[in-house]
Amino acid sequence: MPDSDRISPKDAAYEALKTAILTLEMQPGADLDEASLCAEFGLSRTPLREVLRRLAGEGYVDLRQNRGARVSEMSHTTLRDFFLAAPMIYGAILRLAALNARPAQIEALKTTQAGFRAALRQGSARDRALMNNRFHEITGEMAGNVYLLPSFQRLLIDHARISMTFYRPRDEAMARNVTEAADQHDAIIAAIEAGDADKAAALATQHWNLSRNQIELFVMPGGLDLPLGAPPRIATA
Amino acid sequence: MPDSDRISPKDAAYEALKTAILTLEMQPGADLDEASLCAEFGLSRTPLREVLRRLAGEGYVDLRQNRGARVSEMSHTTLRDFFLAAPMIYGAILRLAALNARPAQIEALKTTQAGFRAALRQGSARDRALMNNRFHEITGEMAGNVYLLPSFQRLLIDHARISMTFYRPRDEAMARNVTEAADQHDAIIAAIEAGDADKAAALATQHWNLSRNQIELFVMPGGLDLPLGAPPRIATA
DNA sequence: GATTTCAAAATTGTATTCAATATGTATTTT
DNA sequence: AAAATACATATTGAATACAATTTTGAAATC
Repeated sequence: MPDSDRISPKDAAYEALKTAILTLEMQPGADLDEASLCAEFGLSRTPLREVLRRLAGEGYVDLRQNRGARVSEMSHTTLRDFFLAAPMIYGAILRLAALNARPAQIEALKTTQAGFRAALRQGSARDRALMNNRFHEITGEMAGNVYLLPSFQRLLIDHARISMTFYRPRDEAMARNVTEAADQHDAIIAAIEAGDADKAAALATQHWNLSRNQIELFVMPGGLDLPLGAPPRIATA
Repeated sequence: MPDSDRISPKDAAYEALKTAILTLEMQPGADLDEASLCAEFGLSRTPLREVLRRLAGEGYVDLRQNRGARVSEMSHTTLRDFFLAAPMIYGAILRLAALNARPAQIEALKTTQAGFRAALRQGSARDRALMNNRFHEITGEMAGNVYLLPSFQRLLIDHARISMTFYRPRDEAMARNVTEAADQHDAIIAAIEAGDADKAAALATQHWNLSRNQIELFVMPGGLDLPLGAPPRIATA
């Protein structure tokens, strides 16, 4: 095995932080302490700080002057921005993917989709979110437009984080939606393989509408059917 | 004047590199030597490397393992990608700008447009490109969608660099185009001030079509009206 | 004469040290 | 007792020192 294949501790830290953020193991707004991260990944502060700078550039963390780095926030306003931008960007990405996808990339997409299906059957929410993330990442690679990728990858970060909440189906409706998402992935693969750009773009819209529905199910649940409890006794100081 | 207003040598280096790249003073593909940049800006390698990492994240430079940083390349394939993505992204940005622009931002846009007009009358190509860049940056701030901004700012980098190449009027047709671009800016301001999202989006398309025409004039010039010269004598080894 | 090999120099990557800034606590003052 | 201030501690930012990698140039070989 050549040296270049062995991953450096720096890259290891980069990847570990990335997946930890994507899977909500590190929650939005969480403080990142340089010293403890150095100990965890076995490198000194200089390269670790460069990793944090890189993650900041890609939208995973926020840097603050003279203060610690933080996992990038997700507010309710970002959720609105998200669903405004996602269908357009992802529509464009899938359109270009259908036009430019290379055979090897299509194979990679199929493999990832198989992994996604497996994660739906027997994996954790974490596995599903990561597989789904990888699926979309590959479509971005297929499109291969350097100007669209930065926004697309930003969307994928929060898509994965939002997914973590709804790939844990709470009721039957949510479970159905997740299965439908997998079916849409298959349709997307077919459209890309056929080079059908219009079909691919249309599927993008459908896919994000489904995501929005899923979130509405999560934000506005059926309601708990339980009686009100007794009010608490006010403690007297 | 408070300390926070005084810019640090680090920020100074960041800004200087940024404008040098935007104005083609540093050409695409140019090597960036850490040592000489440190000497130039008066800081040590550690903070300078962080600046380079940041610039890399924003698309100004490319980093290569164990090799020097380079000003990000601009190939002919990027030009195609550019005009594919630009109308869509900029259409979305202007649409959102019309919906969300704040009065102070509109004032800033008008001031910048006045500066752009002044640069057209008596400024250098560099001044025009920087003013035009600032104009578009402000529209991005107005839109305020964190998911669209990364791609938009990527587009602005190469828009400025393309402008530096192509907005040096060689003939009357090119000069007319530049004037028309300024007029479009005024129309964009009016649409934003009126909150007319559809109008703003339509103007975005027009604006980028004009840019494409300008480049076509440059790439496919009228042709030189000169006779062919004599063939060279083949040198005998 | 062209190509390969080896070593020296230059350049990048990492660790450590030092300085500056922010935070938390305790003490003082009102 | 509450608030403010000063001090101690912890954490970030920058500079220097050290290690590893790449580039180069010269010598040797084909």
